[in-house]
Amino acid sequence: MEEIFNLAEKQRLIDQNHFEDLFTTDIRPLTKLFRMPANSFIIKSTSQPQYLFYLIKGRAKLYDVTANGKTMLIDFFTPPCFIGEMELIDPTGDPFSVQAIGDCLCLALPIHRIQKQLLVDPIFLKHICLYLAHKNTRNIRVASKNQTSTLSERLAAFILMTEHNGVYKEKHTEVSEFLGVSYRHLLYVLREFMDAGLLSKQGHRSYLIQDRQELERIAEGNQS
Amino acid sequence: MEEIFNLAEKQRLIDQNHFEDLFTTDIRPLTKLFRMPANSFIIKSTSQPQYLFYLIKGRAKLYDVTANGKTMLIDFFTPPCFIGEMELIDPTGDPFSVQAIGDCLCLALPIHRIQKQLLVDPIFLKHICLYLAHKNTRNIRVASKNQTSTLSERLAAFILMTEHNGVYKEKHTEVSEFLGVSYRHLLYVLREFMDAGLLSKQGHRSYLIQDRQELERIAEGNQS
DNA sequence: CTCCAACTGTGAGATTTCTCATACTTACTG
DNA sequence: CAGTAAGTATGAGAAATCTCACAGTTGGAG
Repeated sequence: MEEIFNLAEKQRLIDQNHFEDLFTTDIRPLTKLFRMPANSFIIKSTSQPQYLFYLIKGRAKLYDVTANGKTMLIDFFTPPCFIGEMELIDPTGDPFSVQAIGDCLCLALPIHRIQKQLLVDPIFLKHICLYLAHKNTRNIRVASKNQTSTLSERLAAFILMTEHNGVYKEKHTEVSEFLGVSYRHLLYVLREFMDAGLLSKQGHRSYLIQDRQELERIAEGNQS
Repeated sequence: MEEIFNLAEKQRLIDQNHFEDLFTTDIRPLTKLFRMPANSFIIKSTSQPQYLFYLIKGRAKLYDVTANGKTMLIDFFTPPCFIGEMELIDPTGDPFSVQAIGDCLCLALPIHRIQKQLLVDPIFLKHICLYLAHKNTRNIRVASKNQTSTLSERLAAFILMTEHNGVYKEKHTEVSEFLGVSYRHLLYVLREFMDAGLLSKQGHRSYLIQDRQELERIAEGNQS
């Protein structure tokens, strides 16, 4: 994680992402700009973060590490969004881990300097409430879908969600973690889709969608 | 759902639960007191709630109804806690269903009257943020435990969580819904616990814990 | 007191998912 | 360019979980 001291660039990014609109007071003087290299940790579950981040470029992923050491991919972050707001609001809880997927850019506010002020800022708090409520809704929907449906349904939905121009090319290792199934089983179902003519392999690690309509039907839960 | 017009009683409950402390302004004049009979719906997923509720007595459960009609028990509410705060903050989203388990008492504020005011009340917003953050953390932990561990682990943990004086007597139907497994499978694992000498049946629908230490070990993930 | 809906309980067979073992390929590091 | 870690790929057998079918029990509602 490396700070970028280009003031003009920082100001441009603040404006472009309407960062100021999230606060009552002027936070520009305290705002820093960071670049996180791919795969680096923005927040480590082992220590309280020093900053409240606002992701403006790149993707990141949220992990939970369960008591028995198993790691579990919980969610993806897509800009623009806060990172570390839970830790700001409740510094007593254990933080989660957030890892950059590709290179990321973040605006950042030093927690120790602005915590008191932000916790009484109604505009900021309202944004955080909305953000948390949405996140919560998403989590609940995803969790209940995970429990009530089989991998075929979830995978079909996931493929449709992440595909670009009819091409699906996510990393199997990440996907199996995210969908909470073993790598083996993911491959098995992917093979089923290919046998059923829904997908075809294209080159080494990308798949071509052959029957979008059927994929959609499966994702809806109308298992053939 | 039936309003209770006993002013003295209402005031007593407001004081006892420190309801006023959650707001900057005096909300007593607008506060109503409701009694919900067991099994009635406090919030129905089909229509926006009219009130922001604060549960002060009784237990309630949160359901999600998935697109394909499957129903899924997400969480339990224990007093004191807000109900309907997500719908207050984001009236555009689909509401969830909340059903009273036993008879419940709720303080309630009419949303159409206080929404604007509450959304700029820093004290209220801060409480909601904290509440949402905690809820979120809980949901994530539960969801990731659900995915990474087998029913034995989750059931062992659930038994220890809900037991009183060494006796476990939750309804199997509710539990299987909550843990997201079929009724059949729950019974199957329960039988395994009995065969392994961890539980014994006591009367018609209650179980006696025989080996708490082993249950704890299993709950931690140290599957024998 | 009777009846009915909801809950408890069990068997059998099918489906989903996991673990482990084993190769091959790719991408990066020195 | 060799070496290595990570990702891809597949088989086989086991474990977890589901569906369906069927019966007995219980706790109210009338």
